[in-house]
This record gives sequence, structure tokens and C-alpha cells, in this order.
Amino acid sequence: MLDVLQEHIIKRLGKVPERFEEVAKAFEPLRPKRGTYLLREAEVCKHVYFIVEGCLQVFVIDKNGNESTRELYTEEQWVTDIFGFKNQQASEEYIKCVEPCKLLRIHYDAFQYFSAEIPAFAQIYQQILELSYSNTVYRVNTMTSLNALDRIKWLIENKPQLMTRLSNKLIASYLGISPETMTRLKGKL
Amino acid sequence: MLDVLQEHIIKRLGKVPERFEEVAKAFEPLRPKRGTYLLREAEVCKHVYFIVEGCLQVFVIDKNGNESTRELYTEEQWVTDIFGFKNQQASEEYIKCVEPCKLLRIHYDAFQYFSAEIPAFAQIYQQILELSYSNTVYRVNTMTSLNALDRIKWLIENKPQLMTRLSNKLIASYLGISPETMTRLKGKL
DNA sequence: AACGACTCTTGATAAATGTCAATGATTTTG
DNA sequence: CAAAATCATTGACATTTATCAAGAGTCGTT
Repeated sequence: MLDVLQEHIIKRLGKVPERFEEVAKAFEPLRPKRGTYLLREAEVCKHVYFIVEGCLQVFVIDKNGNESTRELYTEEQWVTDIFGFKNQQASEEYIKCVEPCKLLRIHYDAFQYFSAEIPAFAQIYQQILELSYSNTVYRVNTMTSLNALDRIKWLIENKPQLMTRLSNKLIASYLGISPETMTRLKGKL
Repeated sequence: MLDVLQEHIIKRLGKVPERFEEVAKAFEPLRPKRGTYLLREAEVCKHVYFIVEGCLQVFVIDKNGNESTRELYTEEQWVTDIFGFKNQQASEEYIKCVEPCKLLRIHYDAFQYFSAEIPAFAQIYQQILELSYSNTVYRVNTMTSLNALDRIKWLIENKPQLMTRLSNKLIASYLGISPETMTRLKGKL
């Protein structure tokens, strides 16, 4: 799986990174099956995950016990509970595999060490941070400025793969609507 | 105004930053009045703004012409269109003063230069990035997992200053509800 | 192939929220 | 300081979306 990571990093950095071998050793491969929780509310997130294959759902549970999906991540994306990870504090989110996955994860201690020691590592981390932040800003705007039907159209336009590979129910949660409304609105497309 | 900036940075870094004088010179003071646009959709965002005093609204305009407020920023916060700024691409957002403001702004070129040249600058930028990202993640979860009444309660709990210093209409836009609904739900508190 | 669990769809109904219009209050500005 | 503009509130009504329930379909496991 490390080859996928290396390719990903070369794409970002435009070259083979310094001390890649050393960094690569710190990544632990993982093959969790569908339904596995990588993080639960109130736990402290100890890792950053890189998705080689599969799909991760990050969500919170509302007062009625319903999942509210903040984000769905797939191949070549980086996932963590950013606030909890950086401050090593209890998470408010859950992270769950919604497909069988191939993941690489790096521990907080190694992450801290490489951030301080290897400039290229810090540089890539910053790029990922900027991209993640941009995406989340965009998500706020999408969720607050579009109605349910337009959010569905948006997803079809912008993330068609998600639409086809995930369940109606999960997509509905991602779009902030009930599965029933999702079914009905799809008929109006 | 630079004293406020210096204090802010000392708080973040835990010490007086290296080459502060040099960096400080790159910050241009600005005193826009209420209603001034700092950025419009389709423009390229050339600056990062630091708020010494006042309040900035960042929003998009939906298909019905209504403002949908992504964020409201006040004293000692950093504001830009992150995606457009980093890539020097057209913005999808507007940035507007909703109070008379005292601002400091740094130009893209200076920002790039200091990021590369001064480690402490890059370090503080990264901290701000992490905090901004965390806040935005939190905002997605708040907006998608709470109903209108609970979002109002959330605001009163977590950002009471905003509630009192801004108009009903603006707060409603921030919470993603109509001004009329806002008025009615406030009666139910 | 059969079982169980889960999912999708559809209908009926309810709840939440938006829209439009009118009025009075407040703020801004010449 | 007075006119003009904007804002807050309220009522009536419309629209959107959620909820609950039932049946049919799908999937994975044994």
C-alpha cells in the first residue's frame, strides 16, 4: 500500500520527498472491514488515516439518535478529527468504515516528530490542511445556500462516484435530508 | 493598530516573534466603514485581513438573491477566501464590513514571501489554519445536526456577543433561517 | 436455498420553516 | 431634525421536509 502513498506524495510535492523511507515506516497498514469504527465520540483520536481503498464516514449523532454525516472520504484522502487530534482531546465525531478498506495510519507521536524534523512533511501537511479547510468551507456554503433538490443535483454534478457507490441512506445523511425525501426527490430529477 | 497584532501573535507563539518589525511593515491599516465590500464574487482575493475592531461577514448569494452567511468574524480573527487566496483564483464568496472596522491586511506577495522566509510566520499561519479548519468543521456539524431552535440556543451559549451586537436579520442569515422564523423562535426560548 | 437484517419505496399525515403583506419601530442620512 | 430607508414583528397561508407505517426488494450468511 505504501506505493499508493508515495505516488500521492509525489503528486503533491512534485518530487520524491526527502527521507521517504523513514516516514513510510511510521505508517501502519490496516484492513478494517465494513462497519468498523476507527473513532467514537469521547475517544481521543490518536491517528491520521490515509485511504488507499474504501470509504470512511465522519459523523455526529444528534439528540434523536440520527447520524449526521459531516463528510465522506474515499481513495487518496486524509482523515482525522482535526481538533481532537491536534489537542489530543476527546472527539465529538465518529469515524466509521462504510466499505471494506485498505488504510495507512500514522500515530500522533510520529506525526509530531516528522512535522518538526522534516520540512517536506510539514509542507505536505500544510497543503492537506489548506485543501481540507477549503473543502469544508465549500461544504458549509453548499449545505446552507441550497435546498434539498439542489444539493442532490450538486452531488450528481460534483461527486457522481459517491452517488453510485454508496447507499441511498448514507447519501441522504450526507446531504442532510431523510432517506424518504431523498427517494422522492430523485424521482423529480 | 499594530500593537494589537503583536499582542495577538505573542499569545499564539508564547514569545515575541522573530523579525516582527519587518513583518509588521507589510501590514496595511484600513478603516472601512459599515457596508464596505472587501471582496466580491468573481474577484481574486489579494489579502488576508486581521480584525483589530469591528465585524466582517463572509457570505454567498443563493439563486433567489438571498445572502447565506458562512461566517461572522470579530476582533482578533483572521479572514480571507482561503481557496481563492491560495490559488489566486476567482472567489465564490463576498466579504463585507457589517460594522465600521479597524483592519490590518497583508498582501498575497508579502504573505508568500514571509511564509517561505520566516519559520515563525509559517508556524503561526499553520496554527490559524488549524483553528479555522476546526471551527468550520464544528460549524458543519452544528448546522446539519441541530434544528433552528437549537441553533439559536447554541449561538446564545457559545457566541453571546454576536447575538447582542448584530441585527436579527444577520444572525438569522448566519443560522440559516428566515428573519421571521428567528423572531418567532426567540419568543419560545 | 432460506433466514434475518437491512434498505428502498410509497402513502398518509404532521411538523418545521418559508413567503408575502402590513404596520410600527429604529436607524441612517441629507 | 426630518425624511427615507431599513428592520422587527405579527398574521395568514404555502411549501418543504420529516415522521410513521407497511410492503417489497436486496444482500450477506449460513
